[in-house]
Amino acid sequence: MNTVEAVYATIKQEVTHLYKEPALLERLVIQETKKEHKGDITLITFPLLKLSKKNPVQTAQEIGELLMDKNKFFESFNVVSGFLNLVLKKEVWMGQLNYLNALESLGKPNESTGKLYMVEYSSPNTNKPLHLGHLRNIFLGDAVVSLLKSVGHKVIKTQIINDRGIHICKSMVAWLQFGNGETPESSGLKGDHLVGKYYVLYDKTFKKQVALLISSGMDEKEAQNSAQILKDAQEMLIKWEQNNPDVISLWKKMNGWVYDGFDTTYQSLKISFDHIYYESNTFKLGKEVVQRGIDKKIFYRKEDQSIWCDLSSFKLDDKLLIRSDGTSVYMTQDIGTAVQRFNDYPSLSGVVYTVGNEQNHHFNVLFKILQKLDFEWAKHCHHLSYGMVELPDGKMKSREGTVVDADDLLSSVIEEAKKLTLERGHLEGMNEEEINNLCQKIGLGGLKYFLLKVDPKKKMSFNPIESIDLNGHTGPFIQYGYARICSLLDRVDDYDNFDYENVELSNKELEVIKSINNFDESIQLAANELSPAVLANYLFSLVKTYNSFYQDFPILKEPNSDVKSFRISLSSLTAKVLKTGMGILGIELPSRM
RNA sequence: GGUCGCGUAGCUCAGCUGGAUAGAGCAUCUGCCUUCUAAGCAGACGGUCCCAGGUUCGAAUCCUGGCGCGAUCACCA
Repeated sequence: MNTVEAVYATIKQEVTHLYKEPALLERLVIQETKKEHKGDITLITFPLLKLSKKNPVQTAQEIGELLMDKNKFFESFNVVSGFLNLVLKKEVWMGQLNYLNALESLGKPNESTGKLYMVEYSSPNTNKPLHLGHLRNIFLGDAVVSLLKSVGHKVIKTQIINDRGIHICKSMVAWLQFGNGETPESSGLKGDHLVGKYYVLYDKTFKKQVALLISSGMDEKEAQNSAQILKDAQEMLIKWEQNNPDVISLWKKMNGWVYDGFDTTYQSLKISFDHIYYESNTFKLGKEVVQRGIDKKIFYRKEDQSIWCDLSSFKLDDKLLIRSDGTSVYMTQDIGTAVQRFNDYPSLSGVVYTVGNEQNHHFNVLFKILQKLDFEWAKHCHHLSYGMVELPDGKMKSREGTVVDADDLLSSVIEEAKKLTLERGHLEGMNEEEINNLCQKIGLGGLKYFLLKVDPKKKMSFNPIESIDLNGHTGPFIQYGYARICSLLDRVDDYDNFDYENVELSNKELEVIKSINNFDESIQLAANELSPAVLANYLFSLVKTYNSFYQDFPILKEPNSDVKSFRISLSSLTAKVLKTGMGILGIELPSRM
């Protein structure tokens, strides 16, 4: 138990004892003192009034006096209305620093909880390249993986590749009709971009055909259902499910192109997966599970042979599971995938699906269907829902060409980082490769931080100019703070030995210690809420606090060696916290920039 | 229409299970580089926490009802 925790425990014990009410041990509210008041921690006395039978001020006074009498933690106390502000002795904070410094690893120590989780993220369709929305998904999922690991769980990183269905048939049909055998090699395009090009071409052709039909007198709905190219695609899907060799071989070829393209992007994002699922492999299991559901009378069949699940007990509409032509739908595949996962890893404590909030309803329905099927693990499935990324002038729409491509965005961000870094001119002595390496860290780090700092469940607005701005509440601000500490630490040698008892603390120093003290709590909270934003905001405010302390930090010519080594020690601890925290967010910290 | 989510400074966002005078960044303005990195620091300006009720010592936070925005309710994925 560290020193500050000991203080909290003492207060709770004393107050509990004073009012002879054991329940207080859990219920007492102690918080950090607001900075406009004198004190370090504050006990709120309002909830105690019924027990003390005194007014708020008297109650606070009574407890304050008791605490001063009974032990050695407190320097003084003051009472403001019902708030008891306690000033801790400097030794408490020094002890806290000492304790934190002695820890081998910051963040939660690596004791295993013995629990195994699976986190699904990225999960692209194989008909178009990754875009900005995928980046939010990917960074979020990757950070949640690290968060779960950092509190001691084991985690399997996974993605489900949407490699089948009508959408991929659309690209294939367009490629057959207009492609002239074009390949990534012959066109010089990245595989995913090439396939994406034909998806767009399909859409254009489809619209043209619909417009033609409408102008020949057909009504809109009907025209949309009878465009030839759509019929071609639907026909191809049926052939695909029948294992038609020509269709399968084309499908394999074009998917291969896409995978190569994705791999390149993943590499530049520095992410990887442990286990990849393909819907083409799980949809059959899904159909089997649905069949079993029919046998057990959990589902029902309509006259046209389509299969449905009755969800009226959950106040939801019935859900289609198998089309009348016998092909499966998205839901069928997801049922199969879920079952497959728990077959593969029976010990899973939970699965986290990182998927956009436009699919909230889908996952709600999925989990309910799994419940109806009596899988007890169904309640351990969690949808990590995140909001859409919008551009300053509105939503991204692929049809209107306002999609921000992931590859383009990444390279433009790195380019911009390079421009700004060179302008600053602090990089003398670095060679070309080192500079590229650094700018890659800054660009990617800035982008990650920008997308992670917002609460996942909220939609966010992506401002391309702000994302590459390295000022303010940004990743590079934190990276820069870390680089300054490193450069400072480079210039000193011994900072381990100083007399913890005899160092005078300034307010700024105290604030840094207080901030660092909350590190574990932030990680725990972020992991519980599956929200890297909590951690990101913590790290930003730590750097802000540290910067202000660093500003008047005449370390190299400090006459008092205890003060000097204390400050170095505090800096070193701050660096450790930043490295751990940013590491969890997946953001690299250059030691020089 | 039903369901779910959101609404905090000009803009982008924090605000944890209810706590003191609601906080940051950007933008605007004012100071600060001869010592370790000024991608920085200090300060000013900026608020009907969407509205109305309720719960209580206390509400941006919880509840109810409105208003606004968004998502979704497909034999699309």
